[in-house]
Amino acid sequence: MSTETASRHFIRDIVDEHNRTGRFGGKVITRFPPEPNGFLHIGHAKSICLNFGLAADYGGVCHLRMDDTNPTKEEQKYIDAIHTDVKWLGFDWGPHEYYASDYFEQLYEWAITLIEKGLAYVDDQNAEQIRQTRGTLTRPGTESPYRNRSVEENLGLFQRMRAGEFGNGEKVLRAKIDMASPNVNLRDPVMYRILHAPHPHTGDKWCIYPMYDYAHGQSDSIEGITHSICTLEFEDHRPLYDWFCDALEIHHPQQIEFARLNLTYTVMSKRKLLTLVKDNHVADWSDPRMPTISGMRRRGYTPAALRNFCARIGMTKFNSTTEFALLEHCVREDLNKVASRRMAVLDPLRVVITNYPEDQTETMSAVNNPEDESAGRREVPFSKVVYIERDDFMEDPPRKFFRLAPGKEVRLRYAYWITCTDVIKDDAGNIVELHATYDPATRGGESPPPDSAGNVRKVKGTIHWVSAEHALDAEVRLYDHLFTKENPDEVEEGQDFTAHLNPDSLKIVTGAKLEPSLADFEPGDPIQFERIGYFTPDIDSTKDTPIFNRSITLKDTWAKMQKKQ
RNA sequence: AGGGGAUUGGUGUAACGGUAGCACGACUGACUCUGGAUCAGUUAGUAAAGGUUCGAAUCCUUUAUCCCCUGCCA
Repeated sequence: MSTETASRHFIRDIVDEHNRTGRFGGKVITRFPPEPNGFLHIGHAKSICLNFGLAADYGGVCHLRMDDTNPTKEEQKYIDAIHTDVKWLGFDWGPHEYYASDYFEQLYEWAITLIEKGLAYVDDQNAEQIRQTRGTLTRPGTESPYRNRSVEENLGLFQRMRAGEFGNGEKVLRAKIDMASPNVNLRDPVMYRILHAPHPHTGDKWCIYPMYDYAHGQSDSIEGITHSICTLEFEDHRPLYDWFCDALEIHHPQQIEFARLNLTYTVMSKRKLLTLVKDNHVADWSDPRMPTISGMRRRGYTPAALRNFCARIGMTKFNSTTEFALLEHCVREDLNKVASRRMAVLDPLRVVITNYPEDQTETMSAVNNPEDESAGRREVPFSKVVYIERDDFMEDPPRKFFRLAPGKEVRLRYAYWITCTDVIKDDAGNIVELHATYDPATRGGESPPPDSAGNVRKVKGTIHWVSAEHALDAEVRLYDHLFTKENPDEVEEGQDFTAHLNPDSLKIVTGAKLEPSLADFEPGDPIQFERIGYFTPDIDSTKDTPIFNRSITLKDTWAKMQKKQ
């Protein structure tokens, strides 16, 4: 568990400083504030681990808050998915589930306060006019002709906005700050817009909705948040965040910004992920190739692996890109500890053991997890005909090939040592079957007793197998990176990020042969197919056709050696 | 001179004026009934230039490069 303990980082330094000076009375209250407009991804996991982790470490609490201020993009199904994913990741918000929309009434009243203070006004300009008068990055904006309406007029208009007297876009409420500010966010930002749209949580109660800048900080304030942690792009918004809290004279949390996670071979924005879903480049948000939490869950990644990954990537303000290999390392590290070992043959080649009695079946005792003795052992049926992996045989093997070849001896894991005697081919010259003999003295895979001179026969290779008579047929889905380029956004003129989608990101294998006990697992259960990789049953599995997703391959130094040549 | 932020091995990070460390990756080797795991080792870095200091990744100045900001998105 110590690996999951985050190391020191700048946010902890800030919190420590606050605690030292007593700014928040030693309290730490954080929040994870997703907008329910898409599924959570691994980048959100970084934020979730940070916010919940910080609260836990400092004896505080972390709230889950739906940042639901834009009903045109938000849906209940996303809210449900957020619940599932945060829980699955291992975090508990207890009673602290909130919705920005719960605060709409308070936000409205505070807007009136600002109008009364002369700090907000109703603007009749349309979106285009507001854009035109905002100025540019290098030139100041110009003030709206409606900027100096009386408090009474503003109050009346704002009340009528709420009452639904105006159409979408006819009027907005703006904060009166500074049209000449070098920070564009301070040039009279829009606080409320009119949106005649039903809201997943408030139904048709409202037709005016607060903008992020006006809703977020105020929601933080209402909840007594001490540290409002967000990503770098909000750095420019902090002065506005502070302005609202100061103007309203309400509890004032500290906004802190950190760099969002980037991963090689991956896109992370919800907009792009939505595109992948909508354009059917993937099956849905929880497609195992997606960097979503639900996709990774379906793929067989574990919560512990994701949490550990989040602890390892660090926390800085530097815009970096983490190698996918680090995530894979964390996944293998956890899966190695917890996965049940089983035997499965993906590309079967029949082997007939010619000197093994017809009709005989034995059961062989196999270790369930060499990393965890408490996982115990199981019995695996063995008989005259077995399947081995086609890759584990070569008719004309190179020097360092330790597997089966004509005249060569190899160990069938937990069973017997066999020697290949014949290669059977079809008319086209394809290998269809192997004949072999076994050595009864090697039962269980053990070395045979020493000969009269005291020499012990050795065997270098051990391969996996499945008894043909007892095998389960299955479909196996093999996944690879969704993109072929480390940075999918690096594209030629006129292309977009879909230009480098990997056509081989999903390979479906049918007719895989499984050890019978593989029928006993549920989606999410971590399994290692020995010598191949980590797998978990897919939710599409049926009694007749079990389906397994490959979570990740085992490291394969043999494949690496081959590749180099 | 628009504003804001950033820059340490291939990658991600630590070092808070005092020995540049850790992890991932890559590469060796040992061990192994998984060519897995494990173990041992190798590799490679403070963006640049000035300055302050006994001493600078850290402080100052200048430069370079990168990211964000002109939604009635968040």
